[in-house]
Amino acid sequence: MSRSGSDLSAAKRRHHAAVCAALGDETRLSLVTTLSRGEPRSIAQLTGGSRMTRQAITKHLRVLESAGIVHSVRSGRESRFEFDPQPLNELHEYLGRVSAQWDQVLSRLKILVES
Amino acid sequence: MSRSGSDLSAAKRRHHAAVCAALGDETRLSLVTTLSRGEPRSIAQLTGGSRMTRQAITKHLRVLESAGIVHSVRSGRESRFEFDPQPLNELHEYLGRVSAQWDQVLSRLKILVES
DNA sequence: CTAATATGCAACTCGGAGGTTGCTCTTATG
DNA sequence: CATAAGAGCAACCTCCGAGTTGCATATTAG
Repeated sequence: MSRSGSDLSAAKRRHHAAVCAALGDETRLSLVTTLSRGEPRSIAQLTGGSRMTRQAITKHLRVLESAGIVHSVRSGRESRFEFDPQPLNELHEYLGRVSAQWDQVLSRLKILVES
Repeated sequence: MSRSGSDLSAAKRRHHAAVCAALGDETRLSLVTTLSRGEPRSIAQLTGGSRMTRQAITKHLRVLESAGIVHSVRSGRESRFEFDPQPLNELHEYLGRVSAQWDQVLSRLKILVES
């Protein structure tokens, strides 16, 4: 066992940071919410309603795909992007753990003050 | 594709994207987990155990502070940083909503398939 | 077949994020 | 007081992210 527990945490932290970084852009977050709300959509469809170029949207979609938040399926001459809930669920769970930890800190502090 | 009420959503989305962007860095996420686990710490304390310069850590802390994830209190010659749970709770709730939305999509799809 | 649609690929610009170094200021500490 | 510790400020550098333009490719429509 050359790996200690902190290495594992560091790996997870790196992963969560990557997912957060992918969500840390308004355009991408907008794409995610759109895709999480319905059926898979093509790049052209996702570009419509945005003032940006199709290439810009494509780049953002590739970033989301690299983070595992989304995946693309080529269908004829268009590639459909579909939402993938796994990474967001993991991040959701992680944030829940952080909140729980902080609540513990607060309760310990409260006990200290009351004693 | 301008939906009604999209301005409100857009503002919230911008906020969530900002919080995510602040968390989208391994160093900052590490700082957040450290601060969410215990008492306020000074910059020098937070720099210890990192291979980075104090100024680098300072910059990261300021980014977290701008996102409202953390706040600093000057105490003597050192400034203590303390965790602030609000933004992470909001993000947690937001991710929960996205997941719920996606589950609805899946259930609708299931009904379609079964009929 | 031909044209229009949908996408991919590559090069380019531009600004800002991440990080460092050097100096100054303030505050404990001896 | 003298000195060390903690922090702020500013300049600087490097590199990557975001966005664009231009062209090439594949697929559907007429």
